[in-house]
Amino acid sequence: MSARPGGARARAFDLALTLGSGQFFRYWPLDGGYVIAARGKVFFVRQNDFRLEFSGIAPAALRRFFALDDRSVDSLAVSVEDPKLRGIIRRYPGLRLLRQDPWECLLAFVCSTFSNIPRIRRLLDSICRTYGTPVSFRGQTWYEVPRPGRLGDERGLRRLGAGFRARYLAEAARVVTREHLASLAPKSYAQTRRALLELPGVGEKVADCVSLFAYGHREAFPVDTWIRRVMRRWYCGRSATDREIEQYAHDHFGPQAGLAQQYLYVYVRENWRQRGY
DNA sequence: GGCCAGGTCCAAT
DNA sequence: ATTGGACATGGC
Repeated sequence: MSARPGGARARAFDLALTLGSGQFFRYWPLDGGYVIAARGKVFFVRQNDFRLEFSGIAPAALRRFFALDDRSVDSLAVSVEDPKLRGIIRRYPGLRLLRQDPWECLLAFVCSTFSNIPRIRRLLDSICRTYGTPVSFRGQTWYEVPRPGRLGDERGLRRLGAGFRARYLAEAARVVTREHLASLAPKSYAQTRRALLELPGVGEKVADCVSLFAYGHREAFPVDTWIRRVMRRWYCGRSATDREIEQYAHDHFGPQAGLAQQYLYVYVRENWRQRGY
């Protein structure tokens, strides 16, 4: 494996903020940067001001994963008049939506259901350590995300602490291939969402997360407990249903609703946190 | 110890 | 089409 160091410029990109924004879990701080396991690779990225140093990944793949050519932050700021959202965008410059591998993203967000971020990371790590391929990198051993066929059965997954998700994970891994998921890439948001909803353990929230974080469907607006909380308080009223929240997001945030969702998520997690994470 | 966690599924309206 | 409860486990 070649680990040739590279460099890239990334204006208005905040590596730490983006990695820590709850859309991705397989990263670890090291040497002032991060080791990242994604898109079937283990690689390193460090940000100094607007310069990105990296190794273990090709420049084109890096640009794709971090969506460095993406200008949608600007388009969101221009198109949304909402003063609260505009304020949040100003406060968190450099937040971006990643372009994750669909299978890796699906695995992560099936693990995420009815859980919390520290535990999601722990479960994913156990799964990858148990079923993934070990990789030596920067003097340590890391683990790639296992392909669907490499995942263990329900029993094995339950032993890793997956809980009721063990059955979802095992069955999803059985019915899905990376190729099948790749075949959804050219399809519309509606088609992709519908296909994802067929999978065990995938409801509307997870389907929207995968649509947004892997397939790049920016109109997807995942509604979790935090988004529900902030949308009800600020926009839709105490008793708003998820359907009403989605409708509001569609009408007011438009085709970039997903990025608006990510800003709102970061904001509420940092400002409404009741616990130490 | 009790409450909550980036929900989903299924049964009963 | 909507609603309520069960679900495994662990962090705080």
